[in-house]
Amino acid sequence: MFTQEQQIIEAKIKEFCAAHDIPLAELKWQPIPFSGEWGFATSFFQTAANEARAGKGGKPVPQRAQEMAEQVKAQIGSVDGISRINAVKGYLNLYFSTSTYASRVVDEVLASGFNFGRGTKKNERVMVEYAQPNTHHSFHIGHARNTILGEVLARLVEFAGYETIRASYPGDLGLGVITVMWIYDKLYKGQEPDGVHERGQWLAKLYVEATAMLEKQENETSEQSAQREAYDAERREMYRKWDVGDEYVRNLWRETREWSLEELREVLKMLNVKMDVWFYESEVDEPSKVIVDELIAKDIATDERPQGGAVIVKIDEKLGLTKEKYRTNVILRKDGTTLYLTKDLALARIKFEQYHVDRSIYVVDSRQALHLQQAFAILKLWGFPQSEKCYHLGYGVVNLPEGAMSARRGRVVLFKDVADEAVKRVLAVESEKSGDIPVNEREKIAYQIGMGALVYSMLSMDNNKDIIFDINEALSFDGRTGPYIQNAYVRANSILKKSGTFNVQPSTFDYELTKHEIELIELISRFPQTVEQAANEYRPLVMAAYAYDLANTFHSFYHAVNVMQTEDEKIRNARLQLVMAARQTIENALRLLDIQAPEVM
RNA sequence: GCCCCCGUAGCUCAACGGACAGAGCGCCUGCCUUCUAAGCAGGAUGUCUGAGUUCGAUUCUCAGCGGGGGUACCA
Repeated sequence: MFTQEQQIIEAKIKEFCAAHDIPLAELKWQPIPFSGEWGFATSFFQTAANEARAGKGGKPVPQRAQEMAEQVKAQIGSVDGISRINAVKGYLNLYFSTSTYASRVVDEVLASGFNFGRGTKKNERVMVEYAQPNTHHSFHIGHARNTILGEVLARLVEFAGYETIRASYPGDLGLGVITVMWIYDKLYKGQEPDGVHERGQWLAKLYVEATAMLEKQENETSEQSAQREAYDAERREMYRKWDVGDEYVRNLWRETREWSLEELREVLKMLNVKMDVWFYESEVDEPSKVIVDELIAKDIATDERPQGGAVIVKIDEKLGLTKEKYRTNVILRKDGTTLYLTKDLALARIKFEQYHVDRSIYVVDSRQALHLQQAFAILKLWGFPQSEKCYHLGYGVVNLPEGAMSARRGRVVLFKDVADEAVKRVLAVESEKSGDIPVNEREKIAYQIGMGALVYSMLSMDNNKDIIFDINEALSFDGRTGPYIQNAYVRANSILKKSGTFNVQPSTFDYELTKHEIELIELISRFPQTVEQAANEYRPLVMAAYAYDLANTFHSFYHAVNVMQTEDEKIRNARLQLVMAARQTIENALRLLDIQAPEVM
């Protein structure tokens, strides 16, 4: 927000250095890192080091840097909007004239409103792929981490100015799917429960049971072995029939698959996610077979089927790498069936050719890092320039205290259960803490707060960290949590409700601002660059951390400065506008984090 | 074997190569007749080890120790 002033100062520094033959290093600006101080700063260490390297000077670098800072300070003199300049410890600190900048920040926020912080429109189309659960299972807390990360990334990228397409890619085929269909058809046909979530979860239970029936047991009798093998033969037969398009099996598949997809759509609605595109694994299976031939024809893939092998891509060799990096990968099994990689290649082509995406972000478990690197490398060999702009946003797994989650064994924590528990816990707190919420609103607000806690707990940690899921931590409402930020919004809202109408003409902050006001305005002014940083670095955490800092600063301000009891009407008016700006910024930050901002709590 | 990620306070996590390494939880002390106490103010502890690069390293490089993951016909 202050590039103009920065440029003026930069020009003066450059002028000074040129005149004194000083080898100026690139100027890097940062906010003054002291609380209650508002302005920007740069240092001269690098420049002093450059000079020393060139054989000039002879003074210790820190000392010389300080000398330069002092000289530059003298050179700059006074600048509009800068109240004072300090040279300290090799740093040049430029302090803002608070009243000038306060108005500028607050007025901009109030003028932009919902759009405050939005980046300029970029001429680039980005697709974010996330929410890739398997059908015939149920949506667990690990899927929730994926979906929340993906959605927030999409919101950030979109708000930063990119045209953004959200894509989901459910896995709707494979042995796991067939296994559920097999047991359903054999033992449970027509017994499915009614509710959307209940039915989805029921399928996951069938999977556990089927797995147990089909898994080799310890010390099993010959009868048991024979039984198990007979079951497995049935399952294999069903898979075969699915493959050849047998009508009965396909219908069974469509019906059960739809139950899972209904549940998934319901969950996405709960998370406020609106997908633009749905890709299904089953839809890229056939196209991916075609690709194999194309890759063989282009001499990217090697066909070892005549020797009884598979179709492979020797990625390192084709890229001319001498050191092992991407290794070699199978893209078609010797039985002619495709793999995950094959389908990913087909999907990438659809993204590039049909959706014309310039950049493709994959939000996928970090265990698949090598896998995706291989896919990107093959896309490069294949000649897609977009392969350079494929990015894997990996994230750590969500484990349980007792170990990894396992759909096979039914050892999972379901998202829906956590969401229900969240509402229950908030309702319990609500009845003691917030008496003024209308009864018919309570459940809705409890949901907003409960989900705020859950979502924030997933975002407040860098994505490469594994999580051991602890429901008490995930649904904590105190301290560095979603509800803490929501509460700041609610409090701002509360002040504004009490104030009634007031003058929202251009603000005037021509009084001595308190430390709390300055800090709050400074933080608000950083929002746009935080959006940019979080989007550029693909890091929801950056926005999550900012939102907490902003809320924290607001809470402190709230306690230290009583807005409604401010006697001077002009000052009160300015403060009310500041509160409006803070509320707007918190609201925008929460929105990017996929957390709702309740009016009361 | 090779590759990737991680190692920071009692616990869970932050920190564009820069000015005193920050939060939350837990523990202790205050603050609700003033805009909502899901809050505020205050209090104690810390960079795995060893070299190197640099004016300056939690951050970059190398080695070691410890943990997790991946390593062509699973997804």
